[in-house]
Amino acid sequence: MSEDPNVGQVAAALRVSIGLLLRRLRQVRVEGELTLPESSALVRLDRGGPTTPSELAKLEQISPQSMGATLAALQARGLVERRPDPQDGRRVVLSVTGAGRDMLLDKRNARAGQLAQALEAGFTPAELRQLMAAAPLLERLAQAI
Amino acid sequence: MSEDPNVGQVAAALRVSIGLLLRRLRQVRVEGELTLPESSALVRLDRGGPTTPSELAKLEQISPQSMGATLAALQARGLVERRPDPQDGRRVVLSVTGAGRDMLLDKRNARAGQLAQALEAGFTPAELRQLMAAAPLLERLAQAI
DNA sequence: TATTGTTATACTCTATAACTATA
DNA sequence: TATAGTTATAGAGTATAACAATA
Repeated sequence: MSEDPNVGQVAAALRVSIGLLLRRLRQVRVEGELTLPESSALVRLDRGGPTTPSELAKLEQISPQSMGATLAALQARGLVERRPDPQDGRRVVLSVTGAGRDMLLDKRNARAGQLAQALEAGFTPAELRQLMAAAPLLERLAQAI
Repeated sequence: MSEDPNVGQVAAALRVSIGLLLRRLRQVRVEGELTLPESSALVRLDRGGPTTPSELAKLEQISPQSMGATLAALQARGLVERRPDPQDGRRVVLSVTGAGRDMLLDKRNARAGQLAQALEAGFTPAELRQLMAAAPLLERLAQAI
């Protein structure tokens, strides 16, 4: 009767397409550029302002240990800096350095720009609207799992 | 009128939602279910019919060696079978077994999946149609990057 | 010589467990 | 006892390099 897709079909289709897209995004990694998790953490730190490793880990939905590794890499490249919280000796407060902010600008042009280029070249406005409408649904789905 | 989303917005939105969703899909690993690459390969093999490991690797945009590992896991679970190509002794032809098809088609199996469960619980039929429509677009995007 | 597939090895990203320091 | 962070280790998923078999 109705053409409502059954949830199994939708789930299967999404798994295939999401896997493909993520792999491509990771493969685009270039010498000297940030990795995907590094970029993600740096962007979030820049947007949200100084915060702690644990807080960043929660936002990115990964373990504090994993976030620690990512942050160590960012610090080693001088893109973030750490200082102890004066109120609480257990805490460390992270902030983006000037170099980090510069890198972010390059970064957006490099990766997001590449995605944007592919979208512009190969998709109609109607298709772009479809993708735009799907994005928040995907995000909601990620939080519902 | 011009509500056409600009490509930069779409790119940014997709990147965030895809990253989050992928992480959740990998984190929530359920006993007995397929991993993401396994599921992706099996779905594709079922859709496209019998083919070779190299061809599957190309479609999934990963190396033949990586696809080999995934296929070995699927074969070990009896979900795909391999036979030599009679015309070309170098080639191996893969096909989905009955068990593999059951895994893909069985509604109870599909419903038991983490993704499908979340879809069923939290999304309207209209939203499911939106997600279903977005899947091939995401796939095309992955190939266009 | 080129192609298909396999084996060996390593890197990235993530996890869990166990630890230290501070609250 | 609870929390923030670190260190150690492991596993999944991917890559490249080197190889064997076949064309």
